[in-house]
Parts: sequence; C-alpha cells; structure tokens
Amino acid sequence: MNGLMEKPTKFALCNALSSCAKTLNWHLGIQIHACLIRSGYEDNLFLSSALVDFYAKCFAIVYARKIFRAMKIHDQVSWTSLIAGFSANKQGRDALLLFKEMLGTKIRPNCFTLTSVINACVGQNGALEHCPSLHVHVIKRGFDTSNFVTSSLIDCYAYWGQIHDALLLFNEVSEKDIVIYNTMISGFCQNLYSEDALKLFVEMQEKNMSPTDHTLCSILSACSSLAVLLQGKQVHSLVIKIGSERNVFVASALIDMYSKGGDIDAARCVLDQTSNRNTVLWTSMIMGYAQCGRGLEAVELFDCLLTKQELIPDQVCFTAVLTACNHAGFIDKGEEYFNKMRTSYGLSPDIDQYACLIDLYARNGNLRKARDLMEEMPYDPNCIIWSSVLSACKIYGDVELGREAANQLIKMEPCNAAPYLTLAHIYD
DNA sequence: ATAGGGTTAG
Repeated sequence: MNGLMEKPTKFALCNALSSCAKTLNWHLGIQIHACLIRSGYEDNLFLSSALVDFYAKCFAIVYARKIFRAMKIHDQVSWTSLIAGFSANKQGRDALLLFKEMLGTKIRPNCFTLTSVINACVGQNGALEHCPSLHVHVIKRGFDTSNFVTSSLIDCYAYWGQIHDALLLFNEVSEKDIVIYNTMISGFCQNLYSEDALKLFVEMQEKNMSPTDHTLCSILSACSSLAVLLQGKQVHSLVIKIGSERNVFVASALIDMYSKGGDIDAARCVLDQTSNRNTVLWTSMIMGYAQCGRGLEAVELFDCLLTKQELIPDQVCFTAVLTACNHAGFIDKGEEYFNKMRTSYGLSPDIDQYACLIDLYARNGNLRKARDLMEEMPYDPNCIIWSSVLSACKIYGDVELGREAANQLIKMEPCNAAPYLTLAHIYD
C-alpha cells in the first residue's frame, strides 16, 4: 500500500474490498479506498459498488450512501448493496424507499435485490403492506424458483404472523434445502406452532437432512414452549451427537428448555459444561432458579459471580435477580441490587426493574414505598405494575389505591374483566 | 471484478 509498490490492478482492489467487507476489516478497507483514489479509479463502477458494499457491511451506512450518491451511473450491485445495507442496519424504511427509487430507473432488480428488500420488511413497523407487492415482483420476474428469495419471503410472512402464506410458499419449493427447512421451522416456533415445528423437524430428518445449530435452537425452543422434557432430552442427545453443545445459542436453548421443563438441575449441568459462559446464559440460569422457587440459590449464584467478577450484569440480569428476591421475599437484598445497578454498574434502571422493586414492596405490604417509587420513577406505570399493586391492595385491604389501580387497568385493557373482580373483592 | 436466504438467546 505504500508508494513504492506497483500500482495495483482494479481487479485486485475490487477483490480486496470484497474481502474487507466480508471480514469487516475497516482499517484495511479505508486504506484501499485511499489507494483507489490515488490510482485514479474513483469513477470505476465496480470499485464504487464494492465500496458501497464495504461501508454498508461495516455499518458506515452514511458513507455507503455518500459513495452511492456520488456515482454517475449505478448497476444492480450498487443498488442492491445499499438496499441490503439499510436492511441490515434496521433501516427498513430507507431500504424500501431506495427500492422504489430503483424501480424508476432502467436498472431492473434481480433476485439479490429482491432478497434484500424483502428482508427490509422484517422488523420494520408497518412494512407488512409492502409484502404482497414485493411478492408480485418475485413472481413476475420468475424469482420464485430461487431458494434465497423464497426463504426471505417465508421468514417475512412468518414474522408478520402470516403462517399460512409462509407454508404455501414452503410447500411449493421443489428442492428444499436446509435453510428453507430452518426458516419454516423457526417461523412455526415464532408463532407458537410448536407441534408443527416438531413435525417438520421429523420430516426433515426422514429426508436425511442433518439439522444445523439453527434447527436445534428452534426445536429446543419448541420443546420449551410445550414443556416436553422427554422430547427435549432426545434433542439434547442429538446436540451431543452433532457436537453443537459448544454453540452458545444451542446451550442457551438447552438451559431454557430444561428450566421451563422443570428440571433446573439439568439446566445447571448444561451451563457448567459450557466453556464460554456469558451474561445471557447466567441470566437464564438465575431466572430459572427464581421461577422454580429457588430464589436463594439465584441470589447466591449472582453474588458469587459478582465476587469472582465472572459476570458483568446488565439490566435484564438485574431483572432476573430482582425476580428471585420477589419470590423469596428478600426486600433488603432487592433494594441493595436495585441501587447497585446505578452505583456499581452505571446502569439506569428501566421500567422492568422498577416493576420488580414495586412488586417486591407491594407483595410485602409496603404499599407506601411502592407508591412512592411509582411516583419517583421516570416512566408511566404499565399493566404489570398496576396489576401487582392491585393484588397487593386486595391482600392488604387498601381500598383507595386499589381503586386507582383497577381504574388504570380498566383504562389500559377495557376487555379484561379481572380488575373488576379484584376490585369487588377489595370492597367486600 | 462488485451484491442475496435462516443470524438464533436472558
């Protein structure tokens, strides 16, 4: 890259940029950018497209857009790279707008473009309305035979709860590969069609397709939802057979499956055998202890991890340990953890941790403290908070606060009859 | 020469 070297070819720079994009090598990529400017290649279409992709992949979407806008002509790759960049960057709206702009040009979208723009509809509020027209594009251009395009469509429909449409697409695929199966299985799981997920998993194996880590995660989550411990254990055997227990996502799914299936000790066993334990895994474990009524163990585990500095807790982790305090009635501990969030870890509590502490106070009859905290916190109380206040008011006979809680809940969920009933009990 | 699918968890 220094001036003494021979001038690199456009081809070499293009390949190098592509590698930098794939490996997220920012440092080298920007040097190549500088080099291609020095070499007078700035107007080269291929290199500019590769630059758009490089910056987009490295989350420098502003630069990607800048390069794209500076280009005099575009090709399918530069359009697609920027659309894909917006999608990956959770800027689905920008991806959809850019796609629309592309349709006004002479450059036609291809199956790479369609895959990218369909992905933009996942996780983007209100994007469901764009799906049918994108689907029409896919069919009109004959991309419906592409498994890449189809899997993104299946995923998109499943995300929006249109499991029937997803299944129609899935059934039409003539050569189903592992990603197509995984997408459909995961779609079933997301929509809590756990039985269907398991059936498809069996069908997949009958066709001699080997499950991947993705498959195992989905299937374990289906077993968790159904709380079918026996089936979950069979999947665990499969995990070991394939050698996927080192995958942290699989480990996480296993811990969750055992916790929800009621075998917390097996969950702990999985965790102990996992070499790269992270905050998510510890949090699952702490929550598992909390929810099966072993709050003391949850708190002891948490304290031990902090002492040994094996855990840097985040908000979700504090929610888990505060939940444990609630179930065990540890008021002082709960307050201590709540304060520690800010003082030791610089975390500002979010509404979930406030809800835990309010619940802890309320459950133990300290409605005054619960109410003070609600007024003091920087959030509007949600249903969870009003519900715990309401049940506490029922137990401790606080008519005035109980009436307010019931009214708030009725306002928030007019169709839910529960607050009316609880309120009636309070007046009794 | 450059671009695209499931990217998972608490």
